Amino acid sequence: MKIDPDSSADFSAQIAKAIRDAIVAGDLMVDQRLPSEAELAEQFDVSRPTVREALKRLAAQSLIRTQRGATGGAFVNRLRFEDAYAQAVTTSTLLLSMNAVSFDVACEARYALERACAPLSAARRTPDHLATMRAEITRQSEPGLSDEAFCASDVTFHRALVDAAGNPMLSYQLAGAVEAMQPLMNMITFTARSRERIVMMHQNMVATLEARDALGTEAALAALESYTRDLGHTVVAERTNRKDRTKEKTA
Amino acid sequence: MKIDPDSSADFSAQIAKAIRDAIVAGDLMVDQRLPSEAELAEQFDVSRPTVREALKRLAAQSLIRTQRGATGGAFVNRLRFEDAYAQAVTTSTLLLSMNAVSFDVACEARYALERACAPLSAARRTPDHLATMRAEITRQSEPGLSDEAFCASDVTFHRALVDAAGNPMLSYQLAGAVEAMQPLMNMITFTARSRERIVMMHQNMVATLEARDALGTEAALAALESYTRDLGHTVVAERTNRKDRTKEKTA
DNA sequence: ACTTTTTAATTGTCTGGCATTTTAATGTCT
DNA sequence: AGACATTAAAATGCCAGACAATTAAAAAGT
Repeated sequence: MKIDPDSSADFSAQIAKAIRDAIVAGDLMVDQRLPSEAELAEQFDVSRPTVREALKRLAAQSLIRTQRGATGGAFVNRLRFEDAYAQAVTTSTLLLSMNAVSFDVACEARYALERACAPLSAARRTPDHLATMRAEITRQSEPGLSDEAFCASDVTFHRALVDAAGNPMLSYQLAGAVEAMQPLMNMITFTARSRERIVMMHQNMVATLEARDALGTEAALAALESYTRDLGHTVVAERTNRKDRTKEKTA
Repeated sequence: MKIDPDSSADFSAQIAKAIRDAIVAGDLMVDQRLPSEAELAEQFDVSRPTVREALKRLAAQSLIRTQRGATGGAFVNRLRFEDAYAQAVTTSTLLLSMNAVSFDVACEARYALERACAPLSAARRTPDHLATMRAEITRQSEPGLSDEAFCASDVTFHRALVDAAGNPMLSYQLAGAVEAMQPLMNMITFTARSRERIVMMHQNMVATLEARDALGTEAALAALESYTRDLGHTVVAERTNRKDRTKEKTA
């Protein structure tokens, strides 16, 4: 592993890339200890702070972990689904908020993904999954529930639906998308939505899952998507009207 | 923004989290300049190297970029789909290689996701998408093509299928999964697979897309999944046989 | 008015050091 | 011999101060 002193990139970025490539290529195995910071500094012919910056970059991606003490050091981290999941949620959230992704586009992507696991969920759902979903439905029916709590319960419900597919890779890909987009959508629509109607749709989903009726689950998701999009349009239209009225006043 | 000196977490991790939270919450806008490293060091009451480690963590997630010079500094980065996409591919690749995800699980997830965009792709594909896919099919039919090139062309083909859905958020979510899993699957199956048969399936997909036949596209994808899984099982079975024979010899 | 030079601000890097944490070795007492 | 306390060593975490490199703006010169 070498770095190029003439490259325009920072040393720390180059060193991080070299180590990352070694991990991805399998040259560094899980739980294997990297050389100490002092040794890495000597190997790459840079100072210790520079090596540390490189290691922090890798730590930010959960590729390594560090331990202090005599037998401490930096170790290749076994990337867990939860770690990757947390990063995916942050990334998706920022992608949505920074790229002017329209409500329709986000909504479409979210439900397209969720429908993808409906057949698997219908086939493999366990009583546990159904129980989780029913518990969340009960919660969502409580009259005094705050909007935040309703939103959180909504996420848990859909997460259970995704997990029912019994495929961790699919859960990772989908849950990131769902969790990132759900709050955004709830934020937009919670002023106008009818909790009663959403709860009914959720109940319908659980019923179709229990009956292992994949098409029914897909239909229920499609209905929820349709309702959510209508809500979104209503909210957007109202905001536009408000703006227009404000303009008229100032004009 | 404050950090807790008694926390078990590193200062640099705490500072990175504080800034990251500010970005996610929208307190720091895109292209906004952060205070200089020296100012941040004073604000958080730590040294400059510690601040730098925090900034490198954020840079590793493409949340900020840095510029040198008089008007330089750290700026909130507009997270682009491509940046997020590259990270997703790395993460997915490591998740697959580090978590003993079975061939079946990976295969199932990949095709479930890809089928999710079939209806949208059928509805919105443009002549451009069809042309890209046909060009890749032509390439895949070349007799002297290396396995690596065939694999790369396969990725491009499926990427076009995903992009045809015309939803960047969906493309981001799917393309990461497809690109991470395709090479893995090709690696496993390329010894046994029939390029001719795969090309035929690809042609079928293009035809159904051109006809805007969503169900047909889904069926073609299901057929490809089925074939891929059979291949996977064959390869795994052969490997097991080889191992058994080796055991018999040594015994 | 245009070009060149200087200056200031900022990140990138290095040196050297101290503090803290953790394990292993050593010593001491029962 | 075994249990416990002490010490030593290794490693990361953190800091202070400095210099180099880069860049844009300000100043100076033509």
